Amino acid sequence: MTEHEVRSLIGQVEVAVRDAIDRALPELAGADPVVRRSEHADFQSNAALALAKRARTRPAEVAGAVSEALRASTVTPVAEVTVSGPGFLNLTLTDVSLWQQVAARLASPRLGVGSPEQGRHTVVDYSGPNVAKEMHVGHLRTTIIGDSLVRVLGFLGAEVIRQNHLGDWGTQFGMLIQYLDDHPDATWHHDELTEGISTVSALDNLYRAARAAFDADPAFAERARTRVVALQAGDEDTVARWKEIVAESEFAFREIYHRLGVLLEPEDSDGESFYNFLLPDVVDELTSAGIAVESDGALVVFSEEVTGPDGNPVTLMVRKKDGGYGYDTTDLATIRYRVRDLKADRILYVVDSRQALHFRLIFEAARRAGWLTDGIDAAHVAHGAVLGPDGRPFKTRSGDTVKLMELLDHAVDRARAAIADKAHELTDEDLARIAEQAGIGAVKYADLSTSRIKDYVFDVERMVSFNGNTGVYLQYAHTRICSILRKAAADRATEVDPTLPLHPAERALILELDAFGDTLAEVGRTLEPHRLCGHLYDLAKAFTDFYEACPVLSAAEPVRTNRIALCQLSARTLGQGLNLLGIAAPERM
RNA sequence: GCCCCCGUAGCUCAGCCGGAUAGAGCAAGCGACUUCUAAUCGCUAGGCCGCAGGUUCGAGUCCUGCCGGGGGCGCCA
Repeated sequence: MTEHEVRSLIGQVEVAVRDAIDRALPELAGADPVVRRSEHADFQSNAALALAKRARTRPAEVAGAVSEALRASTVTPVAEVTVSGPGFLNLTLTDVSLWQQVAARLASPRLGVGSPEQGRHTVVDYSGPNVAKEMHVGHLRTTIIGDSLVRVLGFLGAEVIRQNHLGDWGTQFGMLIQYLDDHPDATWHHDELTEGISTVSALDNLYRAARAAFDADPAFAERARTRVVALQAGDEDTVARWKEIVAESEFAFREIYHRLGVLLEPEDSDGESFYNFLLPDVVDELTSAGIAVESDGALVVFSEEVTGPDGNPVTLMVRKKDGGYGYDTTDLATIRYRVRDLKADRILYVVDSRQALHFRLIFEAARRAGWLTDGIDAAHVAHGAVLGPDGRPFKTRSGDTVKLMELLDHAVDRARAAIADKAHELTDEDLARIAEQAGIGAVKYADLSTSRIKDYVFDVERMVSFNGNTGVYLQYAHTRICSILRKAAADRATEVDPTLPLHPAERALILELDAFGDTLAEVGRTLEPHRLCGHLYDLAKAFTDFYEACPVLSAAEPVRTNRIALCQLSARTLGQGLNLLGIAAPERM
């Protein structure tokens, strides 16, 4: 238990049942109490069914003995124990214990959530856009999932180090720089562009033009190659121009991150160029350890675990025949740097699932090199693709990649249309702000609420339909609570009277509220934000049921005060949960 | 050839460490605004959980084998 932590009810019940098992069946002491939420009571324990065989008796008998021991204990929150079915223990808690949870969580600055990640140095590698290229739909998932994990792990006490592995190095820059030199009249700086054109889209256009020239004009291609050599040799003018391009791109990335509510800042960027100067040393280390070996003129690492189609080991390309380095080498350098210099004990790569084999090989090599040790958890946090309505990778009608900014604009447009329909005397300014929050939230929630490993179909209309398991449903639930609290003018701390009887809708709501911290811990463990989405959706539904069944403002005291406390805790929990997903929680919609 | 991921309602998806009658939303039908925001709620209808074995008191969940879909396997990143 860490500071401010409030042990969840299910945790308390686990302790109670475990204790009861210890006393009723000493020979089975320490057994898993198998406590779960239940449709038939607040919680149920399924331990008796599993334990019966070990105790060489019938499940009902075990259940009976455990329930007796449970009833004999006076310090548990359990009010009622019944045995049902083949040996399920149905457990109902005292109303007092539920109200006490509300009071305790309300009194905690962090809602009683523990810090199970405390002391961990966790690197999260995510987003990774390419300099001079527009961010597109392919960057959506890594950026959003990665950012949510950063937020959750940070809230759970981890020291999180964000790493944006920019694609800021490579032969393409020779091409681009040469093209800019050949066309000094090209406009691409953010302060000289006309409204509606971003730096990256300007650079993106120039890049396409440069590519076309490279393919069509051998003389240009030759000059571009010379430029690559100049860049790598550190030629002053070329490097200056390169830095200028990177800075302009970072300016544009910052705009999109800001709009998305993503925490990444320029100082989180350690791109390919950052690792470039480390590569020879990484290669030396792997070579002298005998891990990297020569093959067909190149330097490779043969896997000891995976074979390819020809039956030979799969390889990492450490140094190409021409002496150049690819991204295998760069990723070997990242893992060494993150262990040695960033002191990471957990390294998360939030990257498309198609890179699964690549990371398996990287981790294998890093273990053999002694960089990754048993105490360090390196994981490929794989995610699926975003698909179009046809079930193929999401493209525009003309077959181009979908630009992220345009995708967001479209979602916000749809959100604005829906809000304008129902708006309650909103100013234009409020409408614009809320449409932005709802539209962006809808896109992010749709991405986060599905299992990250699976592909999903991008369907704006469903995302902003504002019904069902959507971001806006959660935002709306939050605004309704805020509205009550505004009218109650309940800004000071509320004293909960724990002796009041619970309405069923209050009971269901409190059980959900109480599970928030355990859900977060689960997200920290599984790295699956959709579990938080599911929980918040259940919470919002439980609140809506409460909202329908239990009047707050018109209730007589002392019920009114307790219900206001429930509203306060609901608003804070929902608000915190949305914040950890990186989604705004407006007070009015 | 080998490896990885996926397969649950017409559609889009949940289903936690194996637990009681598999859940939401959309779409379809019916109903509820004098009420703290109806962007909501209630009801109806909809299922060989890809198939077949196995483990288990108990399998959508674990294991094996198939079938179907997607992805990956040396000088691109």
